[in-house]
Amino acid sequence: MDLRRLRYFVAVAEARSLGKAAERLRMAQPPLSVQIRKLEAEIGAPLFRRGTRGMDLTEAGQALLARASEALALASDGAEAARAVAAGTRGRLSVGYMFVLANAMLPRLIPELRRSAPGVDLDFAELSASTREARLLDRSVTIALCMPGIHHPEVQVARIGAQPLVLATPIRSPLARLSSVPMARLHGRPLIALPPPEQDPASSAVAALLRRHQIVMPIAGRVETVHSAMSLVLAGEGLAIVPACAKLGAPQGIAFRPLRDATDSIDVTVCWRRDAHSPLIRTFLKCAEKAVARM
Amino acid sequence: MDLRRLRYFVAVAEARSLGKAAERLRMAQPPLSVQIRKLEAEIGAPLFRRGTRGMDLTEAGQALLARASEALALASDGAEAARAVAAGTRGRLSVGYMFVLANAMLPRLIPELRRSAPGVDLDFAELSASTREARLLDRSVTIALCMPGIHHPEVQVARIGAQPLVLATPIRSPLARLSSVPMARLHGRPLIALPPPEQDPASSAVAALLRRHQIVMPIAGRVETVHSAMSLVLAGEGLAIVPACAKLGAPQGIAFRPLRDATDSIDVTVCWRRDAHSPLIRTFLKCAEKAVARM
DNA sequence: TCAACCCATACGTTTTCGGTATGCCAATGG
DNA sequence: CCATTGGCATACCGAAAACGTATGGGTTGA
Repeated sequence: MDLRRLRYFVAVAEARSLGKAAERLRMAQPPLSVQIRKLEAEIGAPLFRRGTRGMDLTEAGQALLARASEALALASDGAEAARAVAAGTRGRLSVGYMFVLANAMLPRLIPELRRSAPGVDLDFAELSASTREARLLDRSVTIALCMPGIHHPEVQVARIGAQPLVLATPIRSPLARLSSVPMARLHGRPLIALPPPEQDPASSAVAALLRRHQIVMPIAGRVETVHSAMSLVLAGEGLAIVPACAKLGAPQGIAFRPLRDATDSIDVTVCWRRDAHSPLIRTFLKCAEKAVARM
Repeated sequence: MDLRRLRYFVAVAEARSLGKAAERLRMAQPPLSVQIRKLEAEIGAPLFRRGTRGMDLTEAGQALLARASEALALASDGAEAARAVAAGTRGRLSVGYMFVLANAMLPRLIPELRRSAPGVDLDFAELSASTREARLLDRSVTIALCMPGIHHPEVQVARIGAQPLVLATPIRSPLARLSSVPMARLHGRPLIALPPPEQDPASSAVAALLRRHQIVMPIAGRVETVHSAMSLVLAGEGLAIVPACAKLGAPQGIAFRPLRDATDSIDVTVCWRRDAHSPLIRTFLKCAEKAVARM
């Protein structure tokens, strides 16, 4: 059963004539006649009644016609779909992001994506650092938005920007009076920390910063997300050192101040499985870069 | 876009290996490799990721796979359906019958048809003689069950049996006392008649019978169906001359008596358009003959 | 009766397909 | 470290299928 034969068959059925169909198919009439007869031989029954005024479908032909045109449509639709997926204009993209980035990035990123890849099903999920890694590896998310990234041989990391580390302090604290806070002023003050580096690599940037300036801050609490850290800072439990984008969406009553003498920043990255590299990821990267540039 | 290529594609996608798929397709591996590459060239994008351990679908390949296997299924289903229709084991059969035949034939005919052609959609409609002819010609019914038939160049008529003409009389009439009624006894008595011959050829058989025996019966009423005639006979409006099968389903209070010296009968026929002759009609004919034989 | 129309058949040419032989690459194992 | 193995790709050849041209036969309508 050849798709070309079916195409010929449908053309003849619609034209109700070999000659007309041959013209539409840009071929001569005799080979078309032969192909139709071969199809009939394959089916084992006549599909047309040959009259003196053309060809007319038999009941068997009508039964075939319905399926054949559907099959043709499916085949060309399949080709089109494959092309669209390959071009990155169709498909599904499941993104795991971290909460801090949500307010700063998503309002820019999502419209950008819808414009660049209109046929793509988008699926965003806020996930913790360890969950992002696990879901990326088991392929239940295609892309992870991270700070600073996922270390794994199967995972590719692309840096799309960086966020300076800033101090989050209650607005009534004396530190909030300063336009920027010298590192020395942090010594001995309680710190609200994220999970240790092996669980969340973001905290290693903070640890490195403190170590370099020989500042010791006792851990006053560990939280999963920057958002939770904000709550504890607001409650006066301690200070937090967070990426600047945490400003957006932070509760009232918290001040963010740059750290004087410290230009440390933390990378914003897009991570994906190396073996799932697709044009769609390219598209995503471009959109994400644009979104970060305006943060 | 060739169906063979799609078949190969699906096989490779399922086997996740050219070699395995080639074995299942009973062909050598190199030509299969060539066909897959040609398909990829046609689509314009790679459908597989070639690894050291076999072939893995890309996203584009997955998009194609779903449609391709559907298209394959549709094509082979279409061929199967066409074969079934040609063999008369599938299709639709719309039958227009006359009311008198319903009680005698349908209880035999329908089960017989369901047994002989299980995949066929049956559609029965009780239609008057003129409607049967019109619906047959405009193809809204496939078959008409008639007594005695439809005269038309496009219509083919097959006689499947005959019904003797009998007299229908009120059971309290003196005629009902006789085991058979001499024709002469009908002279001058009122007759409940069907529409004239140009509208319903059944009545011409009755007219011929009377003419041959030089019997004159005044028309006491004209009705569309034998069933209606029975009502008028019961009401004492007159007598009717009807096919013997009218006995079944006739109301109580009517006696049916053979006509002595008259062996006239009326043909039971199956009628269909010549250009719609199909194996299904053959099947129908066989079933109808069986059903009539047992009437 | 002739012309026009439409489908079928015949035959030669070209395209495409499948098989065999072989090459390349990576992973594996001694 | 080299050899072997497994898997896909390439090259070439013979076979099959499809297409085009030429032509035949039947029916319709002027």
